[in-house]
Amino acid sequence: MESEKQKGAPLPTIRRLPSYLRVLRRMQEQGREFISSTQMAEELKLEAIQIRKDLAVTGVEGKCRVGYQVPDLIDAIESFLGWDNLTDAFLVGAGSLGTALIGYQGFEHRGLNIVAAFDTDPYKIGRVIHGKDVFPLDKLPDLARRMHIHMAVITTPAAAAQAVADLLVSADIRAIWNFAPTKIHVPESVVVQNEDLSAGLAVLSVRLAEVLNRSESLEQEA
Amino acid sequence: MESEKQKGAPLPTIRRLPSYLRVLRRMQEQGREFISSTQMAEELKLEAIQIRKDLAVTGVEGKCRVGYQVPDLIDAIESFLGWDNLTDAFLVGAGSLGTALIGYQGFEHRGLNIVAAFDTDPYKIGRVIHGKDVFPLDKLPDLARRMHIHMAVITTPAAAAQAVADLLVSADIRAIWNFAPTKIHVPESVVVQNEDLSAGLAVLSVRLAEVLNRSESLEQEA
DNA sequence: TAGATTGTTAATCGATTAACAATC
DNA sequence: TAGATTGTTAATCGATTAACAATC
Repeated sequence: MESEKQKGAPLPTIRRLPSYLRVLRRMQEQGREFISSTQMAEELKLEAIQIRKDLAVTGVEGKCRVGYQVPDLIDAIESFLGWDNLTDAFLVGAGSLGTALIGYQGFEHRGLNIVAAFDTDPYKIGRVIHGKDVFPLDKLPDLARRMHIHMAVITTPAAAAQAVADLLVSADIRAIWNFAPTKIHVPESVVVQNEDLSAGLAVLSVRLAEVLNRSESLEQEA
Repeated sequence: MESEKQKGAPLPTIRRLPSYLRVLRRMQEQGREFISSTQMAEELKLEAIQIRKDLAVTGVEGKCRVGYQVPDLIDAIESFLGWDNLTDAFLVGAGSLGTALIGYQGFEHRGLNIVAAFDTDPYKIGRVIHGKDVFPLDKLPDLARRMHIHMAVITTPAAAAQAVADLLVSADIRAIWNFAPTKIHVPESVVVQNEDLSAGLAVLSVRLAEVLNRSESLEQEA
């Protein structure tokens, strides 16, 4: 079954699929009909064999000598990710990051539709951000049920995140995309994706120190 | 030597260190002197043994029966990540995401100091965002050299990112934190950290489909 | 002492990479 | 056909986890 296949897909594979989708969409705009794993590998600085392995989870088969049919592959990846249908979502925390995410056009092509924002700040409540209303947080459970929303984005400060998560769980939200810099605890039936920006910054910091050290020692040698 | 140790640290370990730091700082605020790997594991829903392995890269040693000394560990992680000194950085692309990052207070505790922003949009140039000037992009190379900046954040649209990266490389920038949803190509001597938000969204989408399927089949059984 | 904890060494697990047959 | 490409099967690599001795 398809659902089993999806469940079995390695996490790193799932994380790479959106980058394949970006390349494919660019190819489609250019009117390209086929693309090989070799060409995608070049573009993304990955190994061709890794791309073929990844694409295998979608079920599409490439053609020898020509590669994969671009529109087929786009459809297959979108369907695998569930991005062929928009999922409505609420956003909690209408600060600067929340505002940025509400305004991000790209989510339309990534299956996400932020329909409203919530905050506790009286100054923000009632405002309209990028066309979306900001409601008081305590209206969320009622609205979530009436609008059949089961996805939410948290862009609050860390201190507020757990209480917000609890409220979301009580409102039958099933998936939380958490940008607050803290780990939130939820029941097993709810999925959380923690987006920890400082993890990436940590990697960058360590690698910058490495290249700076390297060029310093080169200077000393010279 | 320390630099060798850092080079050898596994990437997943480096990515987890900031979350340890957050827990430790909260402990310090509460006046806690020691914390064990077991306690941190509970907090972060990780395995204690993994935390001990991770912390080993910083060189700190825990004490049997009590765990790690909180202030020591904070210092060690900060120093390992190079977060004990602020690195000045430029930000390119003063859109909504750029604005959010400029305003994010947390970078002060993560070794990053965004000192100025750059854009090509005449409407944005000359404005001040969260206290930081927005300069025309073509002034960047000159300013980077005069201010000895070697880190930059890209928050432009995908279409502009590669040209911006080329400009940054020509301005002797050595580390790039790229939020534009595209892979940028730079020489080996420059490090790039791509922050691909859609990767996280992909994982969330697939896992949401799984839990929804699961609850559906439970309903059918009932 | 007993028991909680650390840190090392070894085993397991999972992802990436390599080798290669099959295909057009 | 020759050659480029896919996709399978096996090997390698690296990270996580388990087992356990050492410590206080």
